[in-house]
Amino acid sequence: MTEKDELVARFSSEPDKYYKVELFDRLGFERKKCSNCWRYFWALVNRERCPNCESYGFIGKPPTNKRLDYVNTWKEIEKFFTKNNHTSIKRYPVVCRWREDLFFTVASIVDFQRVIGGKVVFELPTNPLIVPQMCLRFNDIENVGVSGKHYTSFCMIGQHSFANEQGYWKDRCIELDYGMLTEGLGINKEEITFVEDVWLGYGAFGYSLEYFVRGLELGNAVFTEFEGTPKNHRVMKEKIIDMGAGLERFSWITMGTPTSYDCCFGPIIKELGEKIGLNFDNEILSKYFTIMSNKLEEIGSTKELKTIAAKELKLDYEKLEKMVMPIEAVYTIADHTRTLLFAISDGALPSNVGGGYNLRVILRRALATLHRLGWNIKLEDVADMLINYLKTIYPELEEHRDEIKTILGIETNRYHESTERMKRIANNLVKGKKQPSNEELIKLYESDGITPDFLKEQCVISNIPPNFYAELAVLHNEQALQKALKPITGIDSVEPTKLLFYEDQNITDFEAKIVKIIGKYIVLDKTAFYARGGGQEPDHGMIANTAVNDVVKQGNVVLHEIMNETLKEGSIVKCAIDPIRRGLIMRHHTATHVLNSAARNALGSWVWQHSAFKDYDSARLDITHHSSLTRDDIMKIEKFANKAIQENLPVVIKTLDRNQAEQLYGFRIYQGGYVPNSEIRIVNIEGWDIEACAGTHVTRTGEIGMLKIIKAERIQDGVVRLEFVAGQAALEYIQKQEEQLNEIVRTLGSSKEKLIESFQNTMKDTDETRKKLKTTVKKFAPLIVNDVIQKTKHIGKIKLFTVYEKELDEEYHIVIGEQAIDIEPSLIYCSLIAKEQGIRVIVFVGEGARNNGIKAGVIAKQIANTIDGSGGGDDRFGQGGGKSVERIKNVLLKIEEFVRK
RNA sequence: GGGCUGGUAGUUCAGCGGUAGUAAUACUCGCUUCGCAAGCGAGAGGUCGCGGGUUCAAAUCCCGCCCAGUCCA
Repeated sequence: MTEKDELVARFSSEPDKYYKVELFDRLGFERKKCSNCWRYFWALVNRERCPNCESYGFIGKPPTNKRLDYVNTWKEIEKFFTKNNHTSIKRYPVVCRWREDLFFTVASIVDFQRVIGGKVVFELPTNPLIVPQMCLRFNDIENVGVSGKHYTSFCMIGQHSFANEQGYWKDRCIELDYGMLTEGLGINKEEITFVEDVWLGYGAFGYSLEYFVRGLELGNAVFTEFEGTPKNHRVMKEKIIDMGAGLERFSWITMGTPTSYDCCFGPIIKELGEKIGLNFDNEILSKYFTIMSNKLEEIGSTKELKTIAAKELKLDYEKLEKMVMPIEAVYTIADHTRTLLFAISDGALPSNVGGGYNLRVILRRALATLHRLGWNIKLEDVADMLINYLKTIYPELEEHRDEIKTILGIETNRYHESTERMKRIANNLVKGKKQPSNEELIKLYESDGITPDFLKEQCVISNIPPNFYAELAVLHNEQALQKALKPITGIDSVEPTKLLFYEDQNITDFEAKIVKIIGKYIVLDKTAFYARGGGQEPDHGMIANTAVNDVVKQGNVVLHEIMNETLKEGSIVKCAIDPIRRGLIMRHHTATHVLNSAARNALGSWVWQHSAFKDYDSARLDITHHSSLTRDDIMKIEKFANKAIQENLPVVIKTLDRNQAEQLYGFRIYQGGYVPNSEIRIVNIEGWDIEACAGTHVTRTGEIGMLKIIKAERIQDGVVRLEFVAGQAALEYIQKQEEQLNEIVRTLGSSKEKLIESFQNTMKDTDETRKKLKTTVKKFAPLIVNDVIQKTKHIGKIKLFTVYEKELDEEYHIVIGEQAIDIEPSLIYCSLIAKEQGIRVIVFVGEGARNNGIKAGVIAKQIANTIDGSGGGDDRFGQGGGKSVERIKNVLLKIEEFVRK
């Protein structure tokens, strides 16, 4: 039994305590056990089986008296709950910036979960509430468009309430959900079944009632009562209702269309169909998708189910597949585009790292589908249609319309470039005519993204190796171990250090009591030293005449690292931080905030802080951005940042309740990542930038003085690193640059005004001179060769030319030597060329001489050896070199000797 | 976050210690043609991504950096 099954059994053994709600008694819902599975369920009418063991009964004959499309379904639900005292709140971002364990928001309850000190905490901005929470899930991607009900993004209707005076617990919850189904959607009460279940969430769990209508699970009302794990838990202080229901399913049940896609994308499916020339009102297709929707749970595999469907419809499998594929494609494209819409709108970018990878995968899946079917449709256009439809629920999509389309455009281009590259590589493989080995296939996939399927399509390979993907999975099983920092022990009982800089940033000198000394670390009862954290480097300074070189924080305790160990616990000491260092770091920190907003304004709303680092002499800010920065981008960012500095904006810091801060300023405040406190410190550069931040800051932007970006590099796909300097550091940087420039000007003997011109001239001159030399040598080669032949020494039939060269290089001698042996086949051409370090040897042997058994390579080697070097080559041409310049005379004599032999 | 791959003529690539490739394509000129498409002939085109190191010698081997691509979590 799984942990979950065990828990269901436990709760089900006490139904009165856990599952029986007031409504069941009042209306006469009876508890039954499914004749097919072991589950218990509650219903008004006599049923043998639980709805999980039933197939759908609503397609073509919806059980509701209302027909509601996606948007109108939400409006109806919203109306019902607001009438019943709930506040309808705006959805939270799909990019889950408040939970480090999640890339994306996967359920509505995630909105209200915060992890503080390793414990999950539930917080509701108002109580009770409902939220149309867009959620992203990528685990069922294969079924999207095929199964009739799977999505990569869906809207979870979240109904949440604390069980307190304003809110309610399970009786009221089920009463409301029952009301929503009967009153809101007009479903007959006899149609509704509740199934006993449990839900194990992150750090908390509870029993739940899943509600079904005609076999379709509509929602799950979880009564989160316990925190911890099933083995080790306690009752929560504040129990919370976590009811999540799929809006897509609600709409579907009111419409009874063959798939939920048909009603949930509003007019988009039809519009797309018209563009392509597809007819969706086809009886066979309706029947087919009804089968798919109905039986997937039962059968499990879509392929198997398709075979069954083909049989039932009395159609050839291939023919059916061909008929169905374009329809599936339209559904898939609508789904994938919708997901991208929300993700990009919330600041995520498709890339090859992090959650961005999922986004790139679905984007390329959509593009590949369009390409495979030869449809001339742009994702930007699909996005437009979807935004037009969804903007009544989600007006923020309209706000980001242009940016979404920009990103889709860029990524579409990347995809096309990428596929072209893949084709080129495939073509080269075809030319090579050798079948790539298994290893080569894996390499192709991992480093170029070329799948065996693609290679088969391109006729590079005839079949895909059977265990290809399994072998790949094995390769990736090795998990990298995370290195955890060794914690400092012995501070568990120490009280949190009082942080003076939060009371008054200007405190530099203070007195404090030494609370504890652990090795080289000193703990004070209070401190003005800022410990390393949030990317900000620590303060340096003095504690009782000893230098503090590092300050770290563990939990709420600040540890000062010192060299001197004569200090005593319990004594009062005078402390002082280095105000100059503090000032420099502070400027860099505020400058980081200024720069972050400058980059966002200059580039686009997808820009977020990825990470940051602030030291006294420089700082860096990594931002999320889709491309490398151009010179113009950088200058624009600098201009914006310096404008904010020149405007001397006030920097206002205040501490707010987190919920209040989130509601007031939105999730943009989490630029530096999630803050695990119930109160957060908001740093507001008025009219420019608002972030949650624990660092030290200047009071007005003017104090930064100036900001200069010194480097911008793309450190990974989707992340650009900006290195910059501010204040004094900026001035020093610019002065240093100028010095270098002056040095160049001096070397060129030019002036600053004419620097570029004279540099270009110098470059051009070098280029031309090089070319001139080449042509000159070529032109005069016959004359020179003639001279060479004149100066040869006759040794029998053979002519020997030797030269020790100090002025010209080996390139010259290669040209001359080559021509010389062509004209005079009995020639041996030997040149020793003096280089800066050592000597180079070039030897050519003419055909006649070669016939006498003389080999250029051997001569070259011989010569080189005598000057402590080595060399080689073939019979005609040899080269080598050595270092011992002083043996040169010796060598020249030896050549003759050697040739004579 | 953890890997992998590539950077050589305008482009696509070959070469992988010993003079940069009669490479493909595009380009220039000539020939054939009324013209186009095409063909034939000739020519031009290169700081082998940047910086170090090893070596007599590095596009080639090693290290660092830059740029691009790609897989996995």
